[in-house]
Amino acid sequence: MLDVETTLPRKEREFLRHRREILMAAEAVFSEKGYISATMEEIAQRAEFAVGTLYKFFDTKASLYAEVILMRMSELEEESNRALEEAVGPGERIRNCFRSRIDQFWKNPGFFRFFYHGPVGAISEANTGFLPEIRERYERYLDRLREVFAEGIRNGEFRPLGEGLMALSFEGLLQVYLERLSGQESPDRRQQEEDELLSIFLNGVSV
Amino acid sequence: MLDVETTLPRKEREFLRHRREILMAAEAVFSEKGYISATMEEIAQRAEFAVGTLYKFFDTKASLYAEVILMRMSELEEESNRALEEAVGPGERIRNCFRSRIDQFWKNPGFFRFFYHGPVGAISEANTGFLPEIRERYERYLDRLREVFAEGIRNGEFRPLGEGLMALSFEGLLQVYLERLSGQESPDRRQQEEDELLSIFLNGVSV
Amino acid sequence: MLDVETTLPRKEREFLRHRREILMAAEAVFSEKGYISATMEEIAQRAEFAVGTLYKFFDTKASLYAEVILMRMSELEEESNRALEEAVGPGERIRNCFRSRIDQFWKNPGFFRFFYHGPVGAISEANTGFLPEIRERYERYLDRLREVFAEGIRNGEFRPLGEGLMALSFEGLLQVYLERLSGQESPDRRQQEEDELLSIFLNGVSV
Amino acid sequence: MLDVETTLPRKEREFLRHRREILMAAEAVFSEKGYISATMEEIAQRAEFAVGTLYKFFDTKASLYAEVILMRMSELEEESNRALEEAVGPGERIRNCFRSRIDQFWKNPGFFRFFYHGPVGAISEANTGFLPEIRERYERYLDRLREVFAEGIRNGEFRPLGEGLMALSFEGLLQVYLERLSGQESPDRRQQEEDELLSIFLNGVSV
DNA sequence: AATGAATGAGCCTTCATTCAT
DNA sequence: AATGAATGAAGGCTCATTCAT
Repeated sequence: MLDVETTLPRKEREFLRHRREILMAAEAVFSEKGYISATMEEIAQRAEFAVGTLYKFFDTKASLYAEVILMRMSELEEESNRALEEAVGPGERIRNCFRSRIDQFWKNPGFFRFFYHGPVGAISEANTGFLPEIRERYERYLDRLREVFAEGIRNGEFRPLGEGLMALSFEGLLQVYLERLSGQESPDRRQQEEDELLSIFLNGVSV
Repeated sequence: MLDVETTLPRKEREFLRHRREILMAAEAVFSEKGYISATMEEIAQRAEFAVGTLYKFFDTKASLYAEVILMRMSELEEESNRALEEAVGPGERIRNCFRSRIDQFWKNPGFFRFFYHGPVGAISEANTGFLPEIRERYERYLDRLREVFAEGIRNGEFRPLGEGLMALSFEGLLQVYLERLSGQESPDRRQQEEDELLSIFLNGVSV
Repeated sequence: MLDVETTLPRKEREFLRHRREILMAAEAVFSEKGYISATMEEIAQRAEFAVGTLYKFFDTKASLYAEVILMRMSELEEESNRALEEAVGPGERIRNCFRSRIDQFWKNPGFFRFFYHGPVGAISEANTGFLPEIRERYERYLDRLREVFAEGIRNGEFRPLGEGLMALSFEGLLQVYLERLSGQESPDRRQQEEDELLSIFLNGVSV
Repeated sequence: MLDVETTLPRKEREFLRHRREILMAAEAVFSEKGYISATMEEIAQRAEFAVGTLYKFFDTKASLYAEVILMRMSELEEESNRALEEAVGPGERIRNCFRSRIDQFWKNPGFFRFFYHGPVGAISEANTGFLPEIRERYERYLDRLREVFAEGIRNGEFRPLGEGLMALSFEGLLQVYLERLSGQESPDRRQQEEDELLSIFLNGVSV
C-alpha cells in the first residue's frame, strides 16, 4: 500500500485518493440512509465533489454501491483468511476467525448495517446486474470456512455432520450478533458475550 | 377469527375482507419486488382495487408494509408460542419451536425474503417511523424464548450461559438457514439438514 | 370522427381529448424548439398538465415525438391519396397531389419545420427505435406516387424513365419549396410560383 | 494552400494544422452521431487532443459545428463555381454543376448527412446564433446558380420562368437524391440514374 | 368505500465549459 | 497552446399521494 502511494505518479495518486474519498463518503451515506434513500447529491457533498465528478469514477449509483461493498469484502476476506491461516488446528482456526470477524466489525460498524441487508431487493432481478460479484466473493469466503470444518471432521475434532451447515451456522451466529451490536445506541464491546457465543458454537460442532 | 367474521355487520365484514385482500396482494408484491421496487399501482392491480382505495385502508406505503409484516408476525408469534407451550421441558420446547418455525417458512416462503431484510435500511433512521412496533413485537417473541432458555439453565439442562445469547443464536441459525432456502431456485425441504442444524444448536447449549 | 366523439363514454372521450391536447402542445413546442431543445416540462406547461400526466399518455419523449409525426403523416397520406384518386389521368393526378400537398402545408406550416428534418440524428442508431414506423409510412406514400408515374409511363403520357426517380423528384421539389416557405418571416402564398414549379416538374417528366 | 503552409512561421503552421485536425475529427463524429449526440469528449479523442484544447480553437460546440460546415461549404462553393465557369452555355453549365455536386458527395458522403439536416432544428431560433453565416454562404451559391439560369432565360435556352424557382428545383432534386444515397446501406454510384435525373430537370426548365 | 386521472417533487445521469497546472 | 479533472445546471422519468366524481 505504502509503495503504491509513493511510487505512482502524482496524478494517479490523486486519482486513487479521490476515488477512495468518494468510496468513504458513499459508505457513510449508504449506511445512514440505505441504498435507495441515499442520493448521489448527498454523497457528492459529503465527499466534497460535484455530482458529475462521482460519475468520472463510477458509472452508476449501483456500481458505486457495489464497489463500496467489494472494497470492504476484500478486507474481510483478506483478514479472515489470515486469521484462519495463522492458527493451528481446525478448532483454533475457527476461534481465531470468529474473533477476527468481530474485530473487523469494530473497525467499521457502519458497514455491516447494509452489508447484511444488501441493496434493496437484493433478490429482485433489478439488481442481479451487480450482485453476482458480491455473492461470488462471499461464497469464496464460505468455501474457505467449509474446508476448515471438513478438516476438523476428518481429524475427529468436529462431529461428522455437514461442513456446509457448520459454516452456515457460524455465519448465522456472527450475523445476528453483529446486527444486534449495530442496533445498539452506543455499542460497546463485551468480551464475555463473545466468548460465550463462541463457546456455544464450538460446543455445538465439536465432538 | 370465525366469530369475528360471523358476528360483525356485513359492512364491517366486507371492510375486513378487503383489508385482508390488500394485505395479501401487498405481501406478494413486496416479496417479489422488495419494498422500494414495489409500487402502489401494482399492489392495487393485484388486489383488484384502485390505487385510491388502498389509501382508505392504509395511510402510506410504509404503513401498508408495516401492517403486512405485523400480520405475519402475529401468526409467527402465535404459532411459536403454541409450539413452546405444547412440549414438555426446555429442550423439547426449543426443538418444537425450531420445527414450527421451519413449518411456517414453508407455508409462506416469500414472506421471509423481506422479513429478514426489512425495508431499505430497516435500521436506518429513515424508517424508524414504523419499525418500532415491529421490533417490539419481535422482542416480545425473543423474551418468550429467553424464558425457556432460562428455565433450561435453572434445571441444569442447558449450560449456565446468558439466555439472551442462546435466544440470539437460535434466531441466527434459523435466519441464515431460511435465507439460504429462500435463495434456492426451487427450494426443497431436507429433513436431515434440519435435524443436523438443530443438533448443532442443542449440542452447543446443552450441558 | 364525430361518431367517435359522441358514442364513446365520457371517460374515453376525455382521454382522447387530453391525448390530443398533449399532441398539439408537443407539436407546437417541437416545431419551435426542435426535438432536443424541447423539454417535457415545457410541453406539459403548454398542454396545461403536469409532467407526470404526459407519461400516462406517452411512454417516452421519443414516442410522443413519433406520435406527433405519425398523426400528421396519417392526414398527409389520407389527403394525398384522395387528391390522387379524385383526378383522372396520371398528369392530372400528380397536379392535384402537388396542390394538395401545398394546401396541407398552409394548414399547418409549423409541422413541416421538423417533419423534413426529423429528430436529431435521424440516421443515428439512437433513434432507430421509433423511426422505422415513420419511414415505412412515408415509403407507402411514395409507393402510391410511383404507381401513378408508372401508369403515366405505360400510357405514354410520361417519359420512359424510372418512376422511382420521378417520385423522388416530385418530393424534392416540394420539400425544398416548402422549406423555403417555412423559413420566410411572414410566409405568404404565391399562386404563380406554385404553378411555375409544377410546370417545371411536369415538363420535365412529360413526353 | 501550399503557400500558406510554407510561408507562415512554424508556430502558425502548427496552429492551422491542429485546427484542421480538430475540424476533421468533428466532422467525422458529427456525421456519425449527429450534432446533439456528438460530444466534445469524443471529438477530442478522435482528434487526439484534450477537451480543453478544443476550446482554444473554437469557442463553443456550436461554433465548431458551424466551422465544419463552413469549411465544406467553401469547397462546395469553389468547386461548383469552377464547374459553372468551365462549361460553355447555360445548359452545359448546369449539367456540369450537377455532376460536380454529385462528385463532391462521393468524396465525402458523411458530410451530407448533417448538412441537409442541420443541427437540431436548424431553422429554429435556438440556433440562429450561428446559422446566419451558413445561410448567407448558401445564398451566395444560389445567387450564382440564378445568374446562370437568368442567362439561359435571356438567350432563349430556358423557359421564361423564375430563375429563382429553377435554382430551387435544381437544389431540391440534388438534395433528395443525395439524401437517398446517404441512407443506403452500401451506397453505390449509378450513372444511369444520375443522367435520368438530370434529364428530368433539364427537360423541365428547357424550352 | 371506490375510482383513477392528475399531480409534482425528487433523483439519476449527461455533458458543455472552465481553470489550475 | 495543451491538459483533463472538476463543475453544476438541466432534463427525462417515476411514483407516492390527492381529490373530484
